[in-house]
Amino acid sequence: MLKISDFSKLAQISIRMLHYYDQLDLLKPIQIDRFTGYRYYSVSQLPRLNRIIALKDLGFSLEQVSKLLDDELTPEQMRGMFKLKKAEVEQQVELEQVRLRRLEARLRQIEQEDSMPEYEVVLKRVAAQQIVAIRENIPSISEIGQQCQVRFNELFGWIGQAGLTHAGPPFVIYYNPEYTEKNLDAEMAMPVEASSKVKPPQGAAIIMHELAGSEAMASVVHNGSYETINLAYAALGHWVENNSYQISGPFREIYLSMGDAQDGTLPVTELQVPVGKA
Amino acid sequence: MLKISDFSKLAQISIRMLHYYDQLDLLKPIQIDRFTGYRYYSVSQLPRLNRIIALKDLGFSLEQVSKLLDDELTPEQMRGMFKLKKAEVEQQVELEQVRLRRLEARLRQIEQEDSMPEYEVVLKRVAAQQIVAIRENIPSISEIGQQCQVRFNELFGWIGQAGLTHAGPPFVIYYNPEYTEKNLDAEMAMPVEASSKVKPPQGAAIIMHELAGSEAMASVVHNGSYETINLAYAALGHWVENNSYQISGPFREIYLSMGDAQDGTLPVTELQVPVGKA
DNA sequence: CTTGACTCTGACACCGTGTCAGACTGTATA
DNA sequence: TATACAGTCTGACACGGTGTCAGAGTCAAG
Repeated sequence: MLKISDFSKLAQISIRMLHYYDQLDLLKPIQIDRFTGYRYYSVSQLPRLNRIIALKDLGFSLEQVSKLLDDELTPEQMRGMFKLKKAEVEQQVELEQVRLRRLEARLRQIEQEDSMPEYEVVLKRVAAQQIVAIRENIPSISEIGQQCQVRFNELFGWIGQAGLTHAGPPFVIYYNPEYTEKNLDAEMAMPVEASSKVKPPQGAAIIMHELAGSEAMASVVHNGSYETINLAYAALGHWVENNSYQISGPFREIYLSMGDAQDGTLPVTELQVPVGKA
Repeated sequence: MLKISDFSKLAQISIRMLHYYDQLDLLKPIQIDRFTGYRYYSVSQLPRLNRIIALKDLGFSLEQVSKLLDDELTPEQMRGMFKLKKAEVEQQVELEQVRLRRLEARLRQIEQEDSMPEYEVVLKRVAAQQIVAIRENIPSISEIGQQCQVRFNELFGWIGQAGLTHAGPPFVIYYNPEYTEKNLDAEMAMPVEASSKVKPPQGAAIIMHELAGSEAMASVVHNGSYETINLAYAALGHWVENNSYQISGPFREIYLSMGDAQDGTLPVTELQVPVGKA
């Protein structure tokens, strides 16, 4: 028969937790003074308490510990719980290791530049979307701006005519497998409501189709003139490399905002590229 | 200018979190409708939000993220925070890996025995303690019981005489480096209040000294007759091996309770052995 | 004007643990 | 025996990041 403080010292656990375990019916004192409410424990309860602590340290929640100590549990179920927990912990380890690698990459970058990097690359999922688009060859990179304006206007006009509603900012997909300044294979696209009944487009140039999504898309936002978009591309490239990914599809340039000369807001562009584990 | 739902979709973060970041002054909407309280965001806020998300994913708390985004932060401080976080994550990884190994060991054990193992081994810290003791050679293991009774009585008697207060259950330390049944080098000890002024013991046999603590002590509780204590030793040995530790000091047998023939309670004995990483 | 989709605020919940306040209780010393 | 101090009780709040709900108000399309 031990007072709670003695028992707590013996088992190296706080009195608070003994109260809590009592409350959860995990470990009840062998005796409670009827008048004072004082709890009394026995050394013979140590094995159970140690088991509780051990299971808890293994990563089980107290509720799970409670189940595991329940006599009703078949060995089969017990194995199941352990296997499940093992899988969880494995996943956790992996997650932390990825985090550690990213942290290290970031730290190297900080040491070089002596400040927070300019661009923030994030990994996101992108859902499949219905688009109307024009895909064509553009002879030179310098014509992109013009061509986009023209084509987006066309697309926008047609969307209106066809009674479709647009569902997001316009973007371009560059299908060239490598960087090039000539003969760009570009698809200028405009998302439309997925629910829109598929109406075959009229003109030869305009096509409408579903663009597949991607589970892992590296994304970076460029806030400023299009002239300096190459910085964003560079940041994206470095990130992919430094984080051991691999480019697994065409780049997208999403024109989130065109900017406004009036109120002096700059354009905002998002770059996306699907990636996979290297 | 985006409504909160659009911004939330763009950044792949819940509206709840945008509210929360607003509240924490991490990311305020560029505009809030004075009458309705509706929040409006701009795509140009995406970079900041992405940075918030990225830092959060790196394991920083929102408060730390807030500091990191604060312009007042010197590059020096920033590096410091990253290094610290890196150390934390490294430690976390290690902890999870240890947990994983223990989980695997436990799973193997379950698959063999098809039930929860009998003994629960836990790792604990043990503080240094002042003891009065008799160390002597005991010819045969069969005499241990007798000898302990005699010696503990002597010790207890002397403690009373000397005006000391005893501070825990009696125990024996076995100094033999290997298991043996003959010529046991045993120290029978009784903890006393550390604060007791050191009084030199009278008889030749009784000594009083401080017993060093241990940062890592593997411990197991045996609930039952002393006859079967070897099962507990075996469990302790297997645990040490299966968890890649190494025995780094002498075993202790702590007599938590002697049991009582009257009310039929069994003795409770704790085994401890200091361990280090193998 | 109605309807349905958005948005707002404020609250509660999760979980394991520390801590605090205020009331009792147990023990030891003056 | 009176008093002081140490131990214990209960109940509450806090942490942090996020989900969810209720109830009230708002927006946009028909």
